[in-house]
Amino acid sequence: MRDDLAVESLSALAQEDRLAAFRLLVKAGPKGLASGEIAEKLAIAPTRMSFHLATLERGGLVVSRREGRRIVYSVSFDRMRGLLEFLTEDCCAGHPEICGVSRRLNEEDC
Amino acid sequence: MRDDLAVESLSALAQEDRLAAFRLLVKAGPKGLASGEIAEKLAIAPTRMSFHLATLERGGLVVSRREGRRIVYSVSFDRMRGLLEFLTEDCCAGHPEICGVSRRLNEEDC
DNA sequence: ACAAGAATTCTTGTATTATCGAATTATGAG
DNA sequence: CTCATAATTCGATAATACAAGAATTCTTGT
Repeated sequence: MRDDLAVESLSALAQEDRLAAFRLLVKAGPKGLASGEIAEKLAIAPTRMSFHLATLERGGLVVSRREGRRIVYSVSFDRMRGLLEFLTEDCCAGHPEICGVSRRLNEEDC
Repeated sequence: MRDDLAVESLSALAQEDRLAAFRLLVKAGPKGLASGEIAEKLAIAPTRMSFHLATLERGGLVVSRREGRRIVYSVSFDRMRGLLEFLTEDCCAGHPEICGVSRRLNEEDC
């Protein structure tokens, strides 16, 4: 992943409401959630949620599709995995013994 | 990790210069690098580098110590691991089969 | 075609963050 | 003590992001 893409993804996640929305979408899985559903669950104005979801989409972390009159968002797991790998490389590079992320992940079998 | 801490860490990394500085610090390992060294390597004004390093430190991703007349920064691997686990939980929660980060990490034995 | 539902876009105001250079603090050398 | 070095802090300004509401687009049902 290129640096500028990573920066855009990171800054997309670096906001409370967007992080919360992203969480909901992760839990929802591939079937996703409509913009209005997310706004209601998080008690955020629909107009605000639109803005946040657009930011997440620019960051590549979610994708949208129209279903009838609703617009459904879902997580781009590929991109999220890419971001995690990017960060993990930076973290482990040269010092895998210090970071030890993989071991933790292995234990939890996440 | 609490949400607000994660947000602060993420927004600390969500900037090109800081991401580059963080990379250098990861490569440098526990012995770290002085503020001036980083500024020189990245061709960034010392005053700006100070600002960026302070931001990274507020985000908990690096720590600083004085060594003679230099101030040396090094990565907080604990915190970085914490951030990665936080993101991995969000990513995998409910859908480990889709994300598959751990498998990748396992293969690479990072 | 018309009305209502679901989202988004646009506009305006505010707040946070980035950038640059000058001034300031802390340290080591003579 | 005084000087030079290494960083940071402080000003001011510019750029970017956040927030709230009105107006607009797109879709479905009648």
